[in-house]
Amino acid sequence: MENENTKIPLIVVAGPTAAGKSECAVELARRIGGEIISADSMQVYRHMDIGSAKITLEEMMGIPHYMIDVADPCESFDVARFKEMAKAYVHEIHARGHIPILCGGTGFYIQAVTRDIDFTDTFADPDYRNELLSYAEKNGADALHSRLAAVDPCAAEQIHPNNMKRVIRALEFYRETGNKISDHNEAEKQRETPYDLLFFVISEARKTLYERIDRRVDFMMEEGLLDEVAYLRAMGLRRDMVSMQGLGYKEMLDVLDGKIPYEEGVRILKRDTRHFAKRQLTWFRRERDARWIDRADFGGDSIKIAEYMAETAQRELKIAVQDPSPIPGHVGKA
RNA sequence: GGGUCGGUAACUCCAGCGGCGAGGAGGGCGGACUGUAAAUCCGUUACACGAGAAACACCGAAGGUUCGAGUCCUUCCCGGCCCA
Repeated sequence: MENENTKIPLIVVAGPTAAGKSECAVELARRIGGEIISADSMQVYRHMDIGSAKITLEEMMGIPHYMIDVADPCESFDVARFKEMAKAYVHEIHARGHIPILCGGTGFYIQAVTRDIDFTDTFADPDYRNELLSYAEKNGADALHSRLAAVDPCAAEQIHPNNMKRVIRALEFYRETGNKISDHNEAEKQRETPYDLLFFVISEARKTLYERIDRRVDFMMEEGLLDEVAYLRAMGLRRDMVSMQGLGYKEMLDVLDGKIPYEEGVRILKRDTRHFAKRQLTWFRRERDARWIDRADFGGDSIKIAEYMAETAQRELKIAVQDPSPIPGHVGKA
């Protein structure tokens, strides 16, 4: 019981893309004195606003947001960096007497923070990766997989030979640390959250979600996604960069390069975003502590969802709930 | 009315020299994920059967040729295009 009270509270607002997480999180923050840490692998990049559906200053309604615009699109960001920075913000916000809210759709990033996964003893080695990649190109994916089997049979069994990225990572891990990644993963899997955690997943019927995704993509196009990507392209960003693998960016790059017609690019973007949403849902289903919120149960009203989350936080985390003070000059949107 | 091209695993599009218990792609659905994660990868997609000398959903329909037909022939039905 004593321990329970010394834990830092952490509220997660997760969910598939276009489920309205950002708005809910802001409204929640206003009610409980929260500050928001974005958990989004694309919103960390500067200049990628429209395609990543980055929250605008106005939408933030005065609530501080972190982990947005913390990297240049030409650098490659990763979970390890995210976790380290986000964790620091969690502690900072708490020290300030506020409630940290982790909000986003990147399940892996969320879990890294939430379970305090340790990444410090490993790092990336581009040269070795390239070496392995060309080995695979020459001898086939199975040959590469065999190399892993020789060194870490357990990992080899878990990773499909075609999943080259993970095979390479496992091999790299072994080379860099002398340990098996399967052992490391097993150890990390045992971790319990160090936080007083409240994990929400906002979702809704698949069909509705898909319609919402289609509309969001149309909106992005109207907002000038193509121009945004053209600008990034002019900056010298290429398809093989991590940032340009984001949805909306790779497709529009193909349009700009004349590889596919505009309409086709939009169609593919919608389709791939639907696929993505499905993968997100799969991820969140594995989060045992997750509490699912169906938008339909709240009439699709983000305010009501936020009120519900605030009440739950009050009840379970003993967090004080206040009426959201009106923001001067700001008209709340319903 | 004439000509022509087409109708395939049933959501869609397409492969399929006479040996097919019919293949692929898309879409849908499910899953994995511990330093690229908006990435990467896997599975599944009529009903039944349940790995067997054993089960005929069987390629628009009905006949025919053949040891054997999705594949060839005839007629019919449906759709696209062209000519009247």
